[in-house]
Amino acid sequence: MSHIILNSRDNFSLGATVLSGQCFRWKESDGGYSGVVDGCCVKAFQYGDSIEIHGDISKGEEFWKKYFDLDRNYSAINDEIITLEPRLSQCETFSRGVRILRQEPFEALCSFIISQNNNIPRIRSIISRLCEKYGQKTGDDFSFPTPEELSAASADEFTSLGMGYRAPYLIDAVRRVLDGRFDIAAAADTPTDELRRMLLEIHGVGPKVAECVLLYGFSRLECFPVDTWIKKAMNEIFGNDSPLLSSPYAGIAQQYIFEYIRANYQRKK
DNA sequence: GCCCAGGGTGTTT
DNA sequence: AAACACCATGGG
Repeated sequence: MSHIILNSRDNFSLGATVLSGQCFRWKESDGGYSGVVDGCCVKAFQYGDSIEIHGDISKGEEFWKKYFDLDRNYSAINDEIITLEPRLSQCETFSRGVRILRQEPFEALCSFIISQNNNIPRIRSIISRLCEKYGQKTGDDFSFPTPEELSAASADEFTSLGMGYRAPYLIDAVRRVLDGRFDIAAAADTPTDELRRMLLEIHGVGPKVAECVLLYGFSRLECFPVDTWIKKAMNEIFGNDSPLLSSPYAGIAQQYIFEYIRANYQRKK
């Protein structure tokens, strides 16, 4: 069989999900979307509720269902979000179909260290160069490098990829993963509060980056990263003391808010 | 040419 | 604890 077909539900939108600001390695590609996940280069298409995945599908159906979070009852979660915070009604409607991906933790950690005080097109291009230089060729793209593949890199090499002052931050993260001070394998079973403390020990990882790694790399859906866009939304839409913020699905709402405000915000004169 | 970006660190009040 | 300067780079 040359491809996998997955069934989705609750208005899943493949395009809205992979092009949202939570990941940096997917791009539009003649009617579908191409990307590299866990070293597998694939091209995905959506036809109604069916998702077709072509390319390196060696990881099997379950892996991709989990990656796209296709089994979760998003309709019920959306209802809960609106009940907790009715002012997000428009926002939820606008962003409906977006899912929180289960990304590879190491890739999420590196990506969001690079993301700080940076814009999304630049983040994408820096990560693309990082993969091309240190990753493995897969299909017509490159895998995200492993910690081992980054182990010999110098800060100067990272700087030459355009990372600027973040280069030594990435060096520290790679070192901590390699020497076990940040144990990714053990992290899956580590409680969120403790995992957050461990992340914050990494140089260049502050509150926002830590929340992103928890949410996108470790599927801790209650985590709520606050970046410049979310701050704008909190000022204009729902304040900073909403009951939503302590919801177990605050992170999902956060993604809706992020997509909505970024698409609709008008800079004031 | 300027403002800003999925912010964090180090220093000064 | 809160305010602030500074950080490297280039997209829009």
